[in-house]
Amino acid sequence: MSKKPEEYVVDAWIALLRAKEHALDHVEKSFKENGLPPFFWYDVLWELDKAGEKGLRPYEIEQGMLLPQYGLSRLLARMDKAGYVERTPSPVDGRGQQVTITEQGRETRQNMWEVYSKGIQSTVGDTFNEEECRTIQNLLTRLHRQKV
Amino acid sequence: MSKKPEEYVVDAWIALLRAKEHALDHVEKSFKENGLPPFFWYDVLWELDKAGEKGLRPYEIEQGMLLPQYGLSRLLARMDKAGYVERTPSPVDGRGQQVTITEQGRETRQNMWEVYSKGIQSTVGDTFNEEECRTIQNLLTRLHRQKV
DNA sequence: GTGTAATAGATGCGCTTGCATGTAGTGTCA
DNA sequence: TGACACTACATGCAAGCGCATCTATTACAC
Repeated sequence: MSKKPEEYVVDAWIALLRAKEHALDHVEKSFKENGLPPFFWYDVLWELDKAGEKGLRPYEIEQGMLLPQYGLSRLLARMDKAGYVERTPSPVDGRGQQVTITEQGRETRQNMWEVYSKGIQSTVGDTFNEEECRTIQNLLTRLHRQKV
Repeated sequence: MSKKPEEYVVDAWIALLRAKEHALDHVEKSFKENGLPPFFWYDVLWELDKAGEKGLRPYEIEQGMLLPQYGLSRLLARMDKAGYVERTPSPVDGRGQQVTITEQGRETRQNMWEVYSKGIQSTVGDTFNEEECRTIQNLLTRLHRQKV
């Protein structure tokens, strides 16, 4: 493994990079235009929304999220300040805290989804048919299923 | 257009995001481990290397690059400081400058490519066969060919 | 228990970024 | 040639980030 890549490999790589940049830029811009918080906030709010009243510990949110520990720590501080989440000391672990979403946080996530889903539809949805979507998903999922 | 996305659309979107993050993180990490500059530098060095002795104007580099004007301006300043590029006043436009790659810049680009190509191979190349690569390229290229 | 290692999370520092704006040179139209 | 818009690039400021490190607590070994 790890010989020099063939040209078609590089082409696929470039297509992947550009596609994601392009699509994500579009969504980020939409968020901004609508006065909504940046992209990463959505994922956190969504995790917390799913978790419900009991909330989550920061280290639980961190799993599967592509943020380093200190990044999440500061993100939560900002979200707290914005009134979207609440942080209370964990009852079971003196080092930790429970993070729960607030009503305002839930509303904001909903607002973000309105914009986000439009972005997904106008990029991916309006470009590919169902079969193509499934092909993309099947293929690309292989990339992050493995340890590289 | 722009109705709510179907589930398979969202799945494809998520796969796209994660795949790119995952693969790019891997490459960025490799650069760092090898004491090389970050990812974006590669693209700029590559453009300049291709351009040869006559170099490029910053606004020419900016085209097709996913950096804002001020981002490129400061990136070039850093690359200049690092000794990878030279900036001289443009002979034909008093407002502008010509940017050329230095020998050291060329070497660094080469070193980056050694690492970069291994990353591409070990993510995309070792995961997909030729047909799959072409499928990915054909599909994803549609995403940024269009105005969204 | 006591000492040591590991874990949860926060934070100081320096660098990078985004946003808005600044500066200087060019083009254009009368 | 002079006024005015436009383009090329730089930059001050505030916010964000990576890196290393810190504090507080828990877990584990003996």
